[in-house]
Parts: sequence; structure tokens; C-alpha cells
Amino acid sequence: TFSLVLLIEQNQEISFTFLTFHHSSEAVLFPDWAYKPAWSPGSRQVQLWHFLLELLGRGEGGAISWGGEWGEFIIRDPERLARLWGERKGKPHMNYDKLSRALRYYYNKHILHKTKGKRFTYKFNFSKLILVNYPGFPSSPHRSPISRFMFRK
DNA sequence: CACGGAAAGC
DNA sequence: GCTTTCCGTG
Repeated sequence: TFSLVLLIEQNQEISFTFLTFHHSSEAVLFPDWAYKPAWSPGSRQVQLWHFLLELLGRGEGGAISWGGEWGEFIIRDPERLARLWGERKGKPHMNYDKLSRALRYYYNKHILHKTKGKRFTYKFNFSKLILVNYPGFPSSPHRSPISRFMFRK
């Protein structure tokens, strides 16, 4: 588990996505700016793990859903998930073979690991999740207009 | 299926 | 830098 401290400045509204887990009393509160794609100029485009959290947070359930363990998720419909991801990225030929290669690149970056022996099952390394910087926080020396969560190495 | 190298795309 | 594409290997 980890705790999150937020510094709220005056008159600032922050939208949150509340991610809950089926078989756990634990939950993660994600500020939307921490992982959702920004639309402002200079924005980076959405990353796959952002997209996965977005679907999981919506509880959409058909293509992907949380598993039994903390941070674990199961891809219920691999080709449908790939199609949704492909639509988001403008890649009409996306499929699970290619999407899963992108997931495997996350292993070395400590974002995900595989739940071995369980088909289509991966696990977020939430214990390595850290907050980089808060948008507009004046004392941050290297502040950028877009703040993010990152997975600590 | 799952893995990871290699190369290309953006 | 983060995939996307392709593919040989277990």
C-alpha cells in the first residue's frame, strides 16, 4: 500500500477517478491529470497503461477487469481490448499479439509484471507508483505543465 | 500463449 | 521515448 498527499491550491478543481477492486477493501484515488491524456499544446499522447487504468476505472468490464489480487487485472476479451486501443491510437490493425508486446516492454520499466500461469493476467506494480510533480506547484524546480505518476525503478 | 530481439514508425 | 510491426523460440 502507499499513501498519497495532495497539495490543493486555492480555487483549484481536480477531477478524480476512483479505482476500486472487486475482492479488496483497498482502492486507489487517481487524479485525472496524473494519467489521462492532456489536450493542451505540447501534450504527450496517451500511454497504454493510462488507457488500461481508464477502462478499469470505468468498470467497463467487457474487455478488461480487475483480478483477485491487488493491482491484478484480467483481459477478458483480448481482441476487443486491442480493437479499443487501436481506435484510440488510430491503429486499425492493432491486435493482441502487438498489444501484448507493448505490455511486455513494461516489465523492465516496473510498470507491470505477468501473473505466471494465469492466462491474459497481468499485475500493476502499484507499490512502485510515485507522484512526480503537481501541476502549477510553484516551488517545484523542474515543473512541467503536465504532471504524472511514474513507476519507480 | 508468452517471451524478447530487431527494426521501423511517429 | 513509447510503442508498432514482425517473427523465431519455448
